[in-house]
Amino acid sequence: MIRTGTTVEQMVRAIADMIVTGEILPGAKLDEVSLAVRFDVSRTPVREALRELGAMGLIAREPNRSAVVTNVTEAYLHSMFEAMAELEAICARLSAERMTVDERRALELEHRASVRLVHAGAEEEYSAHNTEFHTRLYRGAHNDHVFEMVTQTRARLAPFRRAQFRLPGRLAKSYEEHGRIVTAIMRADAAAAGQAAYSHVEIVSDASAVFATPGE
Amino acid sequence: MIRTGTTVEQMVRAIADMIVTGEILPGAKLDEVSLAVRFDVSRTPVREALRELGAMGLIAREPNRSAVVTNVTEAYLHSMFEAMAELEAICARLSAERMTVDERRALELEHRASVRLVHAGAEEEYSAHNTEFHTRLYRGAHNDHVFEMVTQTRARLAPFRRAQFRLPGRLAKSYEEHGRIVTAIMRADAAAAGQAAYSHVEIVSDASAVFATPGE
DNA sequence: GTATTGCAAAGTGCATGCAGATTGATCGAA
DNA sequence: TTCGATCAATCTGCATGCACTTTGCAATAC
Repeated sequence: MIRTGTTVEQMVRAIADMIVTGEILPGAKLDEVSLAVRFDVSRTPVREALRELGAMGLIAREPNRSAVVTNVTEAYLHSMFEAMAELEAICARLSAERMTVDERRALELEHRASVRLVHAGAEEEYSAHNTEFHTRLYRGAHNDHVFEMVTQTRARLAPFRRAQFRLPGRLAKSYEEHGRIVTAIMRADAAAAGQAAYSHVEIVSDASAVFATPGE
Repeated sequence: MIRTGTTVEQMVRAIADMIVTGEILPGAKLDEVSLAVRFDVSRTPVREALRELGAMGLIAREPNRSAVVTNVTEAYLHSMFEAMAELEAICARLSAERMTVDERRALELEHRASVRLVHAGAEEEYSAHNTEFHTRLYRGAHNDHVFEMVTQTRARLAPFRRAQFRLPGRLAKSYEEHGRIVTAIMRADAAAAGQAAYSHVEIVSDASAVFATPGE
């Protein structure tokens, strides 16, 4: 747990982490007193943290009701995956145009190094690499607002694609798709990079569809 | 002032409105006690409202400091306009593909009717029409998450393009650009609609550049 | 047996109060 | 005159308490 910032900020990070990592499942109730006890604070900072998490879209709040970890409808989940694909495509396009030489090199190295994880079938480690890889794309776009949007969207999607690399053959496929994106970026081919990134997310979307909850 | 929801929600709307409409200017301090007095509530709901506004990006908060109406740097403002152009392009593309017959007809009618405002030079009214026009595009994309992102981004940009229609000839130009978007959508030409929407926002961005504040 | 009403337990919404941080002014020294 | 320190006023961060709302259960009526 990061020790910077105010109590509320720490709680926001902690709770967001628990949601994103699946420690708390979608649909779970978050009542204020329990959280207050758990974090050893009063209800006031808890309420502020919940308000912020609500604004982030990670939990849903209604008047006089406990906060509930967002359990998006299938339709909304689909819209998020589609938006994610569009955002990734934007990042890939802009990255192809704007990445510095160092950024390009680092992206390629990161990608090349990951082949080892694919062969080893190291799901956990590959997942970490995958996060890092995509973050490089987001940063490479050199657009702070796009970065914020794509980061937030990814956080909200996280609970729904946890097990994606457990699916057989997904690791190798992911690696191959990353390769296509990297190649396009190295050639500064924005259109190709965008398309590769778009279809990459589309495929992840299909792989995750299993975990969606039925519409309300 | 809308009378639904909790005290906090009403305050969030009220304060957000004041910021977006320019009643409170970027850089202005929002201290909790003044707001509490102004809305005749205690500081607790004020703090929650401020936290939410902070999450929305409309105000900046630092520990033990008063909240400040966001005064984005020129660089960040630029990134928001670029992101806005991308988002509008997405909406236009998807609208061209997905709008129902009724939605297309309504969009065209709305657009056609606005020519009257252009000739009359009715800046205020055209501004309202413009908002409505773009909202139709956002809805027409039939993607709730994209809708949320584009709506939030627009709200954050609002303070910086207030006077856009005051610039000479801007009304007619805007109408013409809208026309290009409408035509493309009526023909279900996604690529053309996207491009038209993208350049439309780009031009608004140029028109607004004057109002940006110098970087920090 | 089922439906409805009443009640109690639990939880949220907000007010108030206190402790700590920040800021600005004033006073003293160089 | 200017720089620095100290202190008071002000404001934020959080704890606590009270009122209202919701909810589950139980008792009673049908």
